[in-house]
Amino acid sequence: MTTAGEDCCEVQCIHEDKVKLARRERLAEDTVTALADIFKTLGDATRLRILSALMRQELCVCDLAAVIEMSDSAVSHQLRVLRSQKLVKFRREGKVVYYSLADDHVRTLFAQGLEHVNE
Amino acid sequence: MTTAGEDCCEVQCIHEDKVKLARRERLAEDTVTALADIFKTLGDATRLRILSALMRQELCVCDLAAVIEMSDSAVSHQLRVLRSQKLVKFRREGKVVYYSLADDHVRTLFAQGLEHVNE
DNA sequence: CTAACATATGAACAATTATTCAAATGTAGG
DNA sequence: CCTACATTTGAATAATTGTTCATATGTTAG
Repeated sequence: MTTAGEDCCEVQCIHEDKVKLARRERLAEDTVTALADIFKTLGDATRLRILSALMRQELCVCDLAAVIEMSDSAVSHQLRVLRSQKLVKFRREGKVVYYSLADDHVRTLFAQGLEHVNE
Repeated sequence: MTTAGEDCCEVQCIHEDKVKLARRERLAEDTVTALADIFKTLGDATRLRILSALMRQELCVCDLAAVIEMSDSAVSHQLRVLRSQKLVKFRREGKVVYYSLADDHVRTLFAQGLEHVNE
């Protein structure tokens, strides 16, 4: 019956040795947060549809909106989130802004996720 | 100025050809949802801490709670989410339930995420 | 400068979700 | 059977988040 915040003195650990080992290997707070943010960003159907559409070619906001059948505004909002996590990059050409995948990690993560799903 | 729900007739697509191509390659609705669910599950600091602790060894609920310094209840709730996405598996030994990573996809996804973070 | 258009942004609302607390399982030992 | 303990569950609250609508940038053409 452990309660949050308690330290090891009062805790009824079943396996103190294992716990100590695991504690020593904990990830830094920042790392965990950053990692969670990446996955959180990938954890939305709209954003995945956007990324999926960008797999083959770069697309502008208007095109993306047409492909996934959502408003330009909604797409733009989500692109901002994707940008903030460096999952997409963009280039401007006149009035038009073209988005594309930021790097190959995105492809790999996407592919790995699909593999997990298809079993 | 596209609005949600419109079909291609009224939409002002900049590049009709690209849009048609991208539309043909869209993922199935179910696939996108399943993929989003996996990433959503990975997109939480508490759950990542749990998975990280399970990287080296199996641990029971009580131990996990001690490692990540949260209540047994909170951990149990999150383990249920991880189980529902088949990211962890468990075995019972008397009163104690031991959790471990479900398969190597979890490790790979985790590692890929870390790589993206560490740049 | 003005009009037209692509994109971005802000505020608001609805929906989802994580944690807590209390209580319920289920298991082992006396 | 009763107690102790590990884990699970349910309800409630608080916080986060996606979409919409209206409006604001910023760029190009006339």
